[in-house]
Amino acid sequence: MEGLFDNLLESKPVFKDKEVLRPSYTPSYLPHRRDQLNAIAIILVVALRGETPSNILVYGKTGTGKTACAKYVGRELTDVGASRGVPCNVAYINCEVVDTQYRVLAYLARQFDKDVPMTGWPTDHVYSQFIEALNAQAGSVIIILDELDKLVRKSGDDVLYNLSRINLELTNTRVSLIGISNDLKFTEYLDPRVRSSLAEEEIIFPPYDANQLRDILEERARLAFKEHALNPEVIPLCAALAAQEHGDARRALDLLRVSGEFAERVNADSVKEEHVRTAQMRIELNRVAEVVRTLPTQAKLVLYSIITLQQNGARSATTGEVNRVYETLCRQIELDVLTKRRITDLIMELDLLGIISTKVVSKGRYGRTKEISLSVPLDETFRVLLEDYRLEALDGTRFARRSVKESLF
DNA sequence: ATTCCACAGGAAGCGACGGCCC
DNA sequence: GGGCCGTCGCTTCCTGTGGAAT
Repeated sequence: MEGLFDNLLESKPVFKDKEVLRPSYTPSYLPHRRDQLNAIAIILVVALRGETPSNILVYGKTGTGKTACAKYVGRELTDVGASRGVPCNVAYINCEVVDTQYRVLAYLARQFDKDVPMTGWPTDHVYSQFIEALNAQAGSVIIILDELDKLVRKSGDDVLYNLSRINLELTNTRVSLIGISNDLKFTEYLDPRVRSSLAEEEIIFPPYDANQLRDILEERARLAFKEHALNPEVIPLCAALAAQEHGDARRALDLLRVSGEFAERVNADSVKEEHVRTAQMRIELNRVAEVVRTLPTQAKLVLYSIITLQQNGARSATTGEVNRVYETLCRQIELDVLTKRRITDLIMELDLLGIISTKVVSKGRYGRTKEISLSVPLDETFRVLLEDYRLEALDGTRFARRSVKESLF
């Protein structure tokens, strides 16, 4: 019987091991990062001699290898420590997800086998549980705080203050911190004492240029693809496209992987330029669609309002205009009307997600406002918005183009 | 030089919720 | 079940401000 999967299985795969191209994979060789790796290693090596390593702050844009390097050095340290009888524990926290003092402490305590609930305990209780867990350990503990700027922006620097003084309460163990941040300026928001303690050492990760990206891709492609599965122009193209996006290696690897998936899907025996082009387009579109789809209803309606104004021909809208359209639409579908202040925040969130871009401008006598413009494809986004049943009703009442103002006010 | 618009965006706090402890 | 605690989405109240108009 001709099975559903038979055809698909018969196609000649271009991949040898696709996992190598995923962001979760930590490579065993990191091209163009020898200086940074050495710098971190030199600081951490004292842990093996029973001393406390300095705290480190690592800066660099997304996809410059910060996380990979930190994890890599951490793993090496743990291994070498184990073989020399000096235990070194490394805890990794992504502060984008774990973004409050309570959650950080709870997460850490859990790493050391304490049972801590999601919420419910007073924070200082979680703190003392963590101390207790640490005192049961020996040797060094390295805590990697990834996306640290997100945590600080949201919850302030209390966590860092407590963590940076934690050694005072420990008897057997020594704790060192590695903070990782995209944002060079985030230490400005820190208490000076916290800043000086946290940034005893600073390491900068510059973005990769196209040539360096090519080396990285070639390195991984060797593991990921079968021989001759890549046309010669593919890697340079991926590298060049990603270099335009401020040298983001993650994007480059993603692009290469999706290109391969496309080639496989159309049963090509090798990856070609056209597959890369398709992949590039598809990645961006998928990203946007996914983000928009998972927006809360109110945020969707704000975005809908911005799009409505843009459909009307406005190059950019102001906060006030968006607000007025939003309120009208809101009443139309009987949604609770949120305050202007809240809308300001929702607009900011859309900006942060890269769906719109905003700029504060002063119109002198006529006030100060934000110019808001859509930075994603209008029609695609609009379609995704209409998938929401609560917004669906608005489609019928599509305002006559060119006359939104009159039909609304 | 001063005024003043139309907002930006900080601070505080509220109420609901989920979840702890006793 | 009652008293707390942390978190989230939101409101209320507020101070701050760039620059055209006066």
